[in-house]
Amino acid sequence: MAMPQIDLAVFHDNGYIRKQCRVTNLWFWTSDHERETCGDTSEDEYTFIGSPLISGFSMRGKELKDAMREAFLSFFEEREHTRIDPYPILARWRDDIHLTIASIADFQPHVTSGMVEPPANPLTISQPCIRLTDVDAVGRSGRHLTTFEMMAHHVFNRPDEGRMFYWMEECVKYCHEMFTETFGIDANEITYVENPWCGGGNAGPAVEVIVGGLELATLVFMNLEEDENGDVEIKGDKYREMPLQIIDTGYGLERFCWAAAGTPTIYEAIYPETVSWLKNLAGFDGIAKQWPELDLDKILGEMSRLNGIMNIEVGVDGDELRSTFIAKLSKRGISLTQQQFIAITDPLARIYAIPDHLHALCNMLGDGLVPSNAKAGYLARMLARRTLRMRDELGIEVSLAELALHHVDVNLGGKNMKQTQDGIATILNLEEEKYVEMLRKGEQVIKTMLSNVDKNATEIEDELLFSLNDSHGIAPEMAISLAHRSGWESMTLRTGFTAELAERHAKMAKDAAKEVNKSELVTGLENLPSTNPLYYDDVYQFEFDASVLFCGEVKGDDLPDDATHAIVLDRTCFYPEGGGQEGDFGTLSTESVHCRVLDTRKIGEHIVHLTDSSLNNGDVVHGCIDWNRRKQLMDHHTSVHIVGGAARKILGPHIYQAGANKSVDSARLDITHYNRLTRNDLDDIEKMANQVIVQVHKTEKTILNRKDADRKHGFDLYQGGAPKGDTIRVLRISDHDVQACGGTHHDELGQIGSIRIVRSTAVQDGVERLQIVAGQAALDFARDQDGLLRQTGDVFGVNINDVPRTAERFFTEWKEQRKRIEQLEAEIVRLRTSGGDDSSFSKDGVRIVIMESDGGLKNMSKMLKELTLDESKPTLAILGSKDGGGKLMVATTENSIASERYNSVDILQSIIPHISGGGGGRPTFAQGGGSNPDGLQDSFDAAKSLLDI
RNA sequence: GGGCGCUUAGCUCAGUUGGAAGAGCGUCUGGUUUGCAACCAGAAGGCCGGGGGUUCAAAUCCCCCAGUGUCCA
Repeated sequence: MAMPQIDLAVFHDNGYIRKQCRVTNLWFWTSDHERETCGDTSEDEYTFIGSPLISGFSMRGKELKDAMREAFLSFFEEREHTRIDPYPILARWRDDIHLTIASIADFQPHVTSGMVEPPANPLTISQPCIRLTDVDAVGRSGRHLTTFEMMAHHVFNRPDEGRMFYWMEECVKYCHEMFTETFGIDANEITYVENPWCGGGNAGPAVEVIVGGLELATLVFMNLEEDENGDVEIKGDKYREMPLQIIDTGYGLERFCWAAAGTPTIYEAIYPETVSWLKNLAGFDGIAKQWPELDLDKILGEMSRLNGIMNIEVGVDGDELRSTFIAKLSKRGISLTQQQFIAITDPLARIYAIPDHLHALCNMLGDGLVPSNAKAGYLARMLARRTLRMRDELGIEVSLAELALHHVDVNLGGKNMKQTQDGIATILNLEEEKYVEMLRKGEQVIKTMLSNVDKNATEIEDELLFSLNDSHGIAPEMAISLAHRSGWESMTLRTGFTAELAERHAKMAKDAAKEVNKSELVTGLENLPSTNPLYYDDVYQFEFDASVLFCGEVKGDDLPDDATHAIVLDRTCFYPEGGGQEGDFGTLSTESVHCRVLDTRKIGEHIVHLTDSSLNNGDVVHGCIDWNRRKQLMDHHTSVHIVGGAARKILGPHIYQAGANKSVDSARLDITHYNRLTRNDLDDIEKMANQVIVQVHKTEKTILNRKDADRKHGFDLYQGGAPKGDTIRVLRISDHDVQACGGTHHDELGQIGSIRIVRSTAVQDGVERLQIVAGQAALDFARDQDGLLRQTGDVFGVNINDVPRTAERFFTEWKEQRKRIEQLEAEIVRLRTSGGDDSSFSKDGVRIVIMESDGGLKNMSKMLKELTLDESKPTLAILGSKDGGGKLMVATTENSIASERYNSVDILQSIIPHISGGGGGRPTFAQGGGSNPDGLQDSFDAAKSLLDI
């Protein structure tokens, strides 16, 4: 069965009829009985350019967005929807995406799966979103954005529980009413296109709402989930109905603004100040003045209308697109050369893209993101670098930080941001420094790479371009312009190269996507009741009685050495590995059996004890955990929270936990920060952490339902990662730190004793790893350090206070003496080579020296240099040593009769067999070694007879 | 998380097929010059990131580790 057709009373009541689109074959509803296309095709031009379709909104920019958003939200508020504040742009509550890409993303996965109640039902929201997939088209297409607000009304129906708020009929009715009444859109301009939606394992019927050739909204009726045995088939996959039926709508706020403004591009509707500011800075008016005969306004107007039907997407060939564009313009009576077209559109595309990129960037940084070379931080860096590149190409001399602060002021004024403006400026100044450094290095790399290439060459080898882009961050166009600057002026970029680069990346990503399935540790737990965890009720309880519900053999490579069985009890004190805290060890005993628990894990709702022997189902066991271990793990875990809070207070609001681990020996906490930490920073954090231990007596542990937790504490709660269930355990350490955490924590901070931050390392750019020891581990650490220092003092024979000074003295003396030895060796060389013994012969004006020497090749080569460097004394020198299996070196004075007469390599190779070796070199310098030092004299004799002396 | 690159003098970097560790800037000394990021001559300054391996021989080839950069997800 395919998706049934959508036939609603609201259509008929408003005089709509159902037709099939001549171009796309999709079915659509329209009140214009003459209409043959659905509105969103390559034949439907934008009708609103220069003649707005939405009336009553004469303002522009932020003011327009604010008014439009308010009109939308209050429309639904008046119709019994609850207005919800937007979620952060960084999707901290999810572990599958970095950025919020749609309003429904706020409620995935747990609300949409039915596990968690929505914050309100039905609700309305305007959610800022970032999508980077079309980043290349931004500015060029006139309509693409990386950042936008998705206005929405969402409904979560549960028909099987009798909770049905509304469905398709009412949804479309609201939409139509709002479009025609609130926004005054002519019903003839609105088409409703039936186009089923699917994604992420869900699907449902959907309607696209097209106005004036622009898709203003999508209404999705998500009521299906993927199921092999399902009876509905969409795009090749099978689906079945699901208990939760969701209305997921999306109205593009910026598109509403555009339709209301009727400007040539969407950017002029939402970022008018920035666009005109940048035009000024870039001297854009000067460009158009080159060709007084061109009517720029008319050209831009036609271009925008054309944009609506041109397929400007990622991966479309730029040259081809340009030619088509120029041809189409020419049909409309606008003749433009390729050169003119480029001269106008290239700078414009950049002027349009910059405010868009800044908007996304400021939103990301405002949420506390730190740029990095990996993960979410990389997305910010990429946007920053694109902006910088476009700025440079426009020849604008304003720093990135200034651009961003201007943007915050004009377009984000009043938005409540986590990061301060100073923080944003600091981060972006650092980014700009890194960008400049990258360019400087890139120029160096290009010079080295091209050093063997002719200055008149016209193309850089593909492999070099790939490597420049992937390893050095120099995009192909940038490589060409850097090559021009370095003297290769004829270089051009091969057509289609950029597309090939993208393809290559796509292929690499595909190859890397092969996933390895982790095999299950143990099977057969599905039908057991979930384990009752005792460690939350009393974290200090270390023994308990319970009954065995399951015992099975374990397999896998991720196991403790002696582990043979997995045991599940009805209840336990054993904490399973989770939240970075390692699992408990201990014992499970019956009267007859005594097993060691070697690790504890959590599988679904079951706590699994990994043991070295088996128990029987129904056995009553006495469990006892290794309390020293658990106490130490708790010391570390609670300390990590304290240190994280201290770091945030000292370093700034962008500090976020990027990972953590708590073992017995030490704990580590990864935090996001834009600079390397100094020992001073660490000392400050350590000091504050220890103050907290003294000043805060009790921790506060509460259990909240998810929607209350979100509302009360915000999303910073989820430092430890996205939680899974509806109930959230919250650990609060006074006003110092609040986090959702499933670990075991002290009730009293005094239990920890003390905290030391051992060191910090960089785990990636923008993420610092703090290594922490607390409690007994802190004492052990101090003792170990003392030990090392004492040992060192003993070696030097000095008091430990004198160790640094003594070490320094020894080191400088060692260096001085090493140098002295070298000088003395040189002196010996001079003495030995000055002749006077029986090693020197003279033959036809050439001095021949055959001599045994001490030391290795290094010493010998010095002697050779001394012997053969003087051109007034032509010399053939043969040196040998018994060092390491025997060495031989032969050299002649260059540019002399000695080098004309003798070939060092030939001589070496004819005499070296006596020491069973081989070697080679240049005609004036050869060296080799062997494995028979005793043959050295034979080599010398062979040389003498060869040379006839 | 995956791919690729880099690490050589205080700094910025060359170093070709494995065969005698280099340049520019800076520092120091001397000269010249009474104005500049001036000029000339000379000198000092190197565990070639660390550890293994291959080889007669490794800055150079292979493996591991560390640091750093970059692209993709």
